[in-house]
Order: sequence, then C-alpha cells, then structure tokens
Amino acid sequence: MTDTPADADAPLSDVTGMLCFSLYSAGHAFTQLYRPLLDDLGLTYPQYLVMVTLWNRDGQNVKELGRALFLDSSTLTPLLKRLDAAGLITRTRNPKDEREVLIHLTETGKALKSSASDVMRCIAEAVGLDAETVRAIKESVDTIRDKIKS
Amino acid sequence: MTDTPADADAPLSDVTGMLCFSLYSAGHAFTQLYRPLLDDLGLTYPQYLVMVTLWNRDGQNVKELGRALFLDSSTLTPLLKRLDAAGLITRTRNPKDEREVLIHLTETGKALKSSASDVMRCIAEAVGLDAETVRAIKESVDTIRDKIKS
DNA sequence: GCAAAATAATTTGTACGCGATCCAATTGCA
DNA sequence: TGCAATTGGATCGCGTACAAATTATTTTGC
Repeated sequence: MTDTPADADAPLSDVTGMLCFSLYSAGHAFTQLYRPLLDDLGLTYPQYLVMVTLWNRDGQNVKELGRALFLDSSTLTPLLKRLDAAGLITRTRNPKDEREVLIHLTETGKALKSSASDVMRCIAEAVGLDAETVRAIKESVDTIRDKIKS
Repeated sequence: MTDTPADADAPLSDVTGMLCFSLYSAGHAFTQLYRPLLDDLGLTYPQYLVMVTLWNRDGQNVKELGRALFLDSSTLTPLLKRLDAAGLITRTRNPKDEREVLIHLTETGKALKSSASDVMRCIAEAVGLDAETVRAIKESVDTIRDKIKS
C-alpha cells in the first residue's frame, strides 16, 4: 500500500507498513479486549454489536441490521438464531411482508442493557485516551471505510 | 414505538459511535476491497498477509509468523497447509529443533511477489489518500492497538 | 390479472480466528 | 543424570464472514 518498488528483488513493505493490516490487527485486538467482559454476559463480540443495535432501536429486520453492521444476512441468520436460543431476542415474520423477519428483544435481552454500560466503562478505561482523541481517530477510520466502500 | 424501562433509557451509544466498530467494519471493508484482486492470485486476505511476511523474510517458523501477524498457531497451521497444498510454500521441521516448522517459499511462491505490486497499486488508488495522511491514520490505529494489547 | 423480475431470508461450502487441549521435543535444575 | 516444566505445533470445537445457490413472498410490467 505504501510501498513503491515494483522490482522483485527490492524489499516489499512489511505488513507493519500497511494500513489495512493495522486495521485488521487493531480490530482483532479489540475483540480480544472485549472477550472476557462479554463472556460474563454470554455474548460474542458480533453478538454484542447486534444487541447494541437493537437496544438503540428494537424491531428491525435482518436487512436493516445488516446495513447497520455491514454484515450479510448469511452471517446474521445463524447469529440471530443463537441469540434466539439464548432467549435474548425473538424472530417473527412481518405480517405486512412475510419476506421480512423482525427481530425483537425479549425482557431478558432488554435487561442485559444495564450490564453493557459496565462493559463500555471497562473498554474506555483500557483504551485510556481522552474522548476527543478517540473521536478524531474514529473519524479518520470511518472516512477510509466509507471511501473504499463506495 | 419502543417502550423503554426506566433504568434502560440511558443514552447508549449506537455502534456507529464506537471506535471498535469503526475498526471492525473498516477491516472488513479492506478484506472486501482486496478479495477480487487476490482472487486472481488464488489467495485469501490472511494468506496474502502471510505471503507478504515471507516475501520480506523467508524461512520463518510458525511462531515468528504468528508474532508478526498477531495470529495463533491454531489459525496459522491450517492456513499454511493450504498454501502448501497450493504449492506456494514448503513446511519442514527444523533439524536443529524438531519442535519448529520452518516455512519456505517455493519458486512459484516467490514468483507471485511481482503480482503483489499490482495489487498494492490498485489498493492505493482505491483508498485515494496521499501517503502522509494514510501514514498518520495508521500511526493512530497502531497506537490504539499496542495500547490495548499491553 | 398474471408471469417475470425483484426482494428477504435461509442454506451450503470454504476459510478464518481463537480458546482449550494434546503431543513431541527441548530445557532446566535438583 | 533424571525428570518436571516449558515450548512449538497440531487438533478440536464453536462462532463468525461471505459467495453462491435456493426458497418464499411481493412487486412490476404488460
């Protein structure tokens, strides 16, 4: 990505010089950071993202969740089945359009929301940077993502 | 609309406000950007990262590759077997220490390096930001990653 | 009206990612 | 020297990710 040489002998930039690798490894690092905290809630990191999305707006269909999280329905379907099996959500066809499956939080699922603030507090502490710095980095990363998704 | 129990109406940030989600989704976006380019080389994105690492230094063992890429042997072992099956690398025990498996590029694997510069050129063009901007973002992301991995 | 196109989910197959666990080779130290 | 602890890989199980194909339902174009 930031390399110049095209000739086969010249040293190619190491992965440490590639922005894509930074994002790739930083994303994994966050998953690892979340894991022990989410284990207590019985959630994986992607499952947690779905729950956060639903805590903000309940009753979305699979397509809408996919748009919010940039995930395909083939990823979400089994994930949602596991959340269903765990008793955190319900999956019902929309009577107005039987193609859609509406996802609703159960009482258990809603109740879990209060534990989430503890998780967020722990994460913020682990990152240990002021809110403004984090916001600036996030903005840059979002810009890159939106650019390459266009 | 959505009814919200008294203790659960706290302004929980949406996933779009979470840095971890920005990194998570940006990482996926890069994988998607690479996919069609790497398909031509018969590589997946993680396989490509391994190849880049080996193009820079041939003959590393699994542990060293794992340190460079922040990946576990349980991830690398099957991935390396696939690269082996594809004829791009060889896996041989180190005679000096039979615990180690040394990874060496085959001629085919070395030859693939020249195609990689085309890939890098395409990616750089798609990102469409000047090198200095990219470097600054990368530095911020690396700082975060190293911070939460400590 | 109604067949064709479009849409929403699901299923299937391949490939990560990683915790947990196991095994063989090596090292350390009493 | 002898054996326990350590180390490097491999294996297993579970849960993502995503392309491609399938099914069910709705919309459309004529």
